Amino acid sequence: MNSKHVVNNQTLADQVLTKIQEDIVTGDIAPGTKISESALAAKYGVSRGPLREAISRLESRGLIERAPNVGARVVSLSHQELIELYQIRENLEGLACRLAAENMTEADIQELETLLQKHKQDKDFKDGTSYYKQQGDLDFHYCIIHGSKNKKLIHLLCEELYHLILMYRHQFSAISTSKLTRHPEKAFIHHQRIIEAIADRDGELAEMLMKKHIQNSRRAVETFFDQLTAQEKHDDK
Amino acid sequence: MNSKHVVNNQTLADQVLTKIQEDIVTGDIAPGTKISESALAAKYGVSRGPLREAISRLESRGLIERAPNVGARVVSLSHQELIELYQIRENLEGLACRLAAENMTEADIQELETLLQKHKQDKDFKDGTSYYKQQGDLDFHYCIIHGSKNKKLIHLLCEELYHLILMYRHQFSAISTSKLTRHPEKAFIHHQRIIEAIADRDGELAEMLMKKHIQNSRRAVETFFDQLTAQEKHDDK
DNA sequence: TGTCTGAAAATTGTCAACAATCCCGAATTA
DNA sequence: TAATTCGGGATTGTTGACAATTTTCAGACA
Repeated sequence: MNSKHVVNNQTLADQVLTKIQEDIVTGDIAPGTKISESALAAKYGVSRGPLREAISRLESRGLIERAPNVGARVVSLSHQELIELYQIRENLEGLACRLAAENMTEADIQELETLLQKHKQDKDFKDGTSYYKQQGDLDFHYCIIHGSKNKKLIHLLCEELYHLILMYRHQFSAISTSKLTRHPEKAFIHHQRIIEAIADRDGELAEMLMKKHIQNSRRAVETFFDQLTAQEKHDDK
Repeated sequence: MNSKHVVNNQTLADQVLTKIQEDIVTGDIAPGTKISESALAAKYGVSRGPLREAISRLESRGLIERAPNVGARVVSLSHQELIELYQIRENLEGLACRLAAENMTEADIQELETLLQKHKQDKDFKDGTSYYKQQGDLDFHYCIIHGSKNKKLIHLLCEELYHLILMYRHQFSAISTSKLTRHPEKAFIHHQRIIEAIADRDGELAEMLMKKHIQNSRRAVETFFDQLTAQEKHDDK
């Protein structure tokens, strides 16, 4: 008669899914870790049924890989695979941006501009590499993706690819936060240009700007990897 | 000691997944149908456990929609949603095609050309609208997608979007096979041009050609829908 | 020493019963 | 009559036990 008034109309599987996902994305459960059903079930206080369902959905989001009769492990993307992920994002978010230019309402665009203003202020004091910068970046992309009004596209980007990217950001931010966001002011200007294109209803330009914007991120990741492997080579000898 | 030598190393959930998926894609279970777990479990001779897992995976493939505590239904895409699906395909397969031009081995390309030759012959006798034409088209796209060597992209297109498209093809082929593939010879020429671009390692061109090729399909679907709604309007009065 | 075999242990897959929730229709009331 | 409440039935969510499979590890053998 007390604790249950914070009613969870969600199912148990949903709740445990959220928790495990968080643990994976934040790196609390490291990439490559074997997922033991009974262990996790005990840890989160549910039986194996809901847990298996959660695992199943995590698999569909690309955070976990499963082999029949063998078990599940947290994915550990290779460098190559992260690059491949970025390639997909480039195209898909490019498309989303073009559609956003076509389909966003004036109110939507207004909201987007407000968002950017808020980021500008955040940026003014917390200049540079902070967590807020990343979160702001995500908000921006998130907003445009939803502006496309293409339900399947929204689902693909926000549900199926988003978490993987997030996991990777966490993983690398542990190593080196600054190297991946070397030009935050540049990204900000990109965002501004993109909004302008959307406001002008210039879908073609908006698409291209978004593609280039993400291409930049990809390049940053690529050079980061290059340095990393060079470093390793140096360490070896 | 007899029947089990055709061993199924697959899990029960896998088998039932395959069957249900087939039934959905072929329209044997109509779009919008409510999925009753106990009914289906009885139908396929398994308990609700594996069946729920199968449903879960069908959900992740976009063939089924599920609401907590309420149940699952087979999706019934609106016209708009099918168009949205085509938009995504345009971009993603365009990307796949560019990557294929960059990453396919000579042997891969050879195989692709052989495939096209086979289709040419099939086409010679079974000219036009037949099922083989559609299957051939799918094989062609399938082959190029795999040629991209981008695992995530392959998964997205072949596992998550493919079945939806297939379901839709079946649905409309029941109504009108011919209207959607009005220019089979045109499609064949497109395929030829695409292979040439890939063989030339011209990724940019290959991407554009593939995009235009799928754009054609989308346009055909769009005009088909327009005719359909015009027809309905006519029927109403 | 290294490899192979096979049984025990651990893990995943499947099942049937139980609990919680939703849906639908009858009875009640305004 | 229309709206509302309240059960009963049906459906989904959850659980713990059991079956099937994989993994581990000790011992035999070359």
